Amino acid sequence: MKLSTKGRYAVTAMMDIALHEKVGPVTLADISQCQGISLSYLEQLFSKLRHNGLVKGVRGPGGGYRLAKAASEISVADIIDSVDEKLDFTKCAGKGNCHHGEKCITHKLWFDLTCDLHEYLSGIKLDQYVNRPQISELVKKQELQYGRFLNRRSAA
Amino acid sequence: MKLSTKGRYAVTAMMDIALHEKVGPVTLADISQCQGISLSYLEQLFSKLRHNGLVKGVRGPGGGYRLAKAASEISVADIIDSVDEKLDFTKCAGKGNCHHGEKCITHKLWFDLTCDLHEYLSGIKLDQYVNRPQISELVKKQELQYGRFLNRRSAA
DNA sequence: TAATTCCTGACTAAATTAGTCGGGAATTAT
DNA sequence: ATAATTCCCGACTAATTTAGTCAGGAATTA
Repeated sequence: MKLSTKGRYAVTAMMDIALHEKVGPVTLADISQCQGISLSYLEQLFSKLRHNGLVKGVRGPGGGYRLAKAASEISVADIIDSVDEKLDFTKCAGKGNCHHGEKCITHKLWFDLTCDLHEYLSGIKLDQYVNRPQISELVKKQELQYGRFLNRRSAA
Repeated sequence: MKLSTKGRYAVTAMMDIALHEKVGPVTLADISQCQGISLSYLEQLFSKLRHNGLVKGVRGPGGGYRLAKAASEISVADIIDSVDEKLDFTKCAGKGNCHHGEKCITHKLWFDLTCDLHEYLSGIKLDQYVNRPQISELVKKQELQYGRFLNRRSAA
């Protein structure tokens, strides 16, 4: 597994969308500007998130991305899996043929680690962090700072 | 954080040394051949492991590397920290200034994750995996396979 | 019809990982 | 002493991955 800024970007963007679920779809342009992530790079990541059934794209003016399921059903593991390919520490993809057809001396260690971490990250859902009291203040500041959603059609 | 083959190499090599602690120092040449890791690359990794106080080098014929402390006191976190630089998911190295001086909306998530994972990996010590009954058979096979330690001076 | 936004693929640049090379220094065995 | 062995060190290269760019097309709304 790898957990680089790629995974962080993806989780951050997903969180951003989850935080504005009630307002409507969030555009990648907004996320790009607000979070300081290249738009085209975001598009690549969202292509994967979309194909993995985590977000839905809405085209046209007023469009953007929204979550494809409830924030309580999207885990950090889902997101990282989607963009970082896989969350596996073993050399053999769990098959146990890592050392000339047999298990290498560290197979069990990586296998256990993979299971435990996956279970752990699967347990962290977006809504746990979205529904924190401390976060709404941060979000408001950011919106003012970037003038987000000023020309939204009706909602909010 | 990153967990690539680099960290896996390091942990595998450390495990190899731990498994042969009673026999004596293990040479990097042996590890290289047996585990299929480039010798020079191993030297780079062991330079870091040595500077982090995890192994001690013994020069000259019959030399090699041995653990600098008991296998029960060396955790997977120690090893990965040593070669992979750091095990930190936050963008801001924990400082909380990730979004224009303030905490970004995902700060807490990464911070919590870093703490939990570090705690988890710190809890896994080398000896837990060294002292497994299943492993001794694997080790014997590998030694036969590669003719390891055939011309050791006295020990064993 | 024009603006907006997602959507796609191919390309480039930067960073990291993995591996190579050449040489040295300490130790042991002869 | 000398030679063999092994750690030790730094600079270099190659491969892979990450991050970002670019150009265009498709769906939707105003």
